[in-house]
Amino acid sequence: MGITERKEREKQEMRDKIIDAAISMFLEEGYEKTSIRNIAEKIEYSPATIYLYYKDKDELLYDVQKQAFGKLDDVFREKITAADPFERLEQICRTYVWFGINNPELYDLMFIIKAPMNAIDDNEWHNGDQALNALIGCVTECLSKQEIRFSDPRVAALSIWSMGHGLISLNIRCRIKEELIGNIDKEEMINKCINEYVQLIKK
Amino acid sequence: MGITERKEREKQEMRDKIIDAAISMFLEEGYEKTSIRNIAEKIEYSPATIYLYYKDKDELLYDVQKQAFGKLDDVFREKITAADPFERLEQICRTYVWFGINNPELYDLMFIIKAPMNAIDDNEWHNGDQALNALIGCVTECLSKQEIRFSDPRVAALSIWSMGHGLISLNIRCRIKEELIGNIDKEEMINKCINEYVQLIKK
DNA sequence: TTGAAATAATGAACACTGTTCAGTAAATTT
DNA sequence: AAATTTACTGAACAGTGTTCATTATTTCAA
Repeated sequence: MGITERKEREKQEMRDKIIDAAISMFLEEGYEKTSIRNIAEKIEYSPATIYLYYKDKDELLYDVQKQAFGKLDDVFREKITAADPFERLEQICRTYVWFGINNPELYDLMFIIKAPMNAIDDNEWHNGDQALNALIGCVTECLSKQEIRFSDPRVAALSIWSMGHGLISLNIRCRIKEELIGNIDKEEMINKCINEYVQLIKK
Repeated sequence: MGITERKEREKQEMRDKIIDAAISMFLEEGYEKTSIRNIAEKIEYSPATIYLYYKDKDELLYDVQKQAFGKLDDVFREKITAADPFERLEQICRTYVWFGINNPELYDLMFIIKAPMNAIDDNEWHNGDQALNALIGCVTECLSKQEIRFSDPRVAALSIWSMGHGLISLNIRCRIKEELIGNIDKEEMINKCINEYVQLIKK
């Protein structure tokens, strides 16, 4: 039954076509402009066609989010290289924040906007697993070597992540007033915060 | 000229009517359901009328945001009472996170969603000033008494704020997986993070 | 008091959005 | 070649923010 396989393949190709269009739209125009109608127009199909491949917009965005997390994983694989766990933890923090600041639209979809978290129930969201496990594994190692001032790996992981996420998302959403950062630029200020934080958690 | 004053008063009353409707809508239904049309229906006016009092939706939401910050200020005035600066800093952290967790829709408007930050240019956003100054004042005092492990008050303020914001916003946006927090509930986990953080920054 | 000017409010429209569904066109199977 | 399954779409529904010509009301001057 070669036809069934071809059909299957074509179905996947169409899904790829859709999320490729969606992702490039996301990167170029951001979330607001990425509408079903715009995606449909880009791939030269009717809007209704997209609903033959995705149940709704959230399900589609979930796949785009998966791609976004894939990009984060790529960056992590490239930059998180240190053998020493604390050194690696520092690399994780800096790389994570770097990624967020330099990919605001992707970060938005991954961690800030509501969509596509309505599409999935809590225990089936696996998009962030790889990066999260990297962090948890790292802090666990740090703890066993007594290199960080935390008692529990989960508390440590959530705390560190929250710190990074806070810096990124306040910046992306323009909630950091000029007064607060003084004359230096925002990225420099964020780096200072990371520097201080790394010193704080170091044992 | 009593008429001019009455007109002025009536104009303000109408604006109040609009944001009152908007704020109750925000609290009951959240950002998504708070549309110009719904607000108009609630106050029994035409949608177009709202545009006689507000330039656009963002300008309206800016006023709602102002009210939300007012509520935060109220809570701060009630809960931030300690004379000792470090004790007060701890109160600020706990109160801030408590407010965010218990007023997710308001917090959303204040710090997470894009709107209404497009309505205002960077240097004219004064909605968060009071709370921010409370934080900056407090860390400055902590620093002068050498009670926290920071060197710069601005870095300290942004760091502490980011930590709190990270915890709240990751929670509100359902990005914290069950695995990460184990068997305890999320609020307890968040409290543990604050506890550890307070210890971290304590000198 | 009456007519003119200024103010206030609205209905209807525009250009969007996500989504559904009946109907058509194409491919596959019988 | 006919019947059936699959793929696709146009048009519609209900919603969004926003604008504007038109209408109703109020204020002011003669």
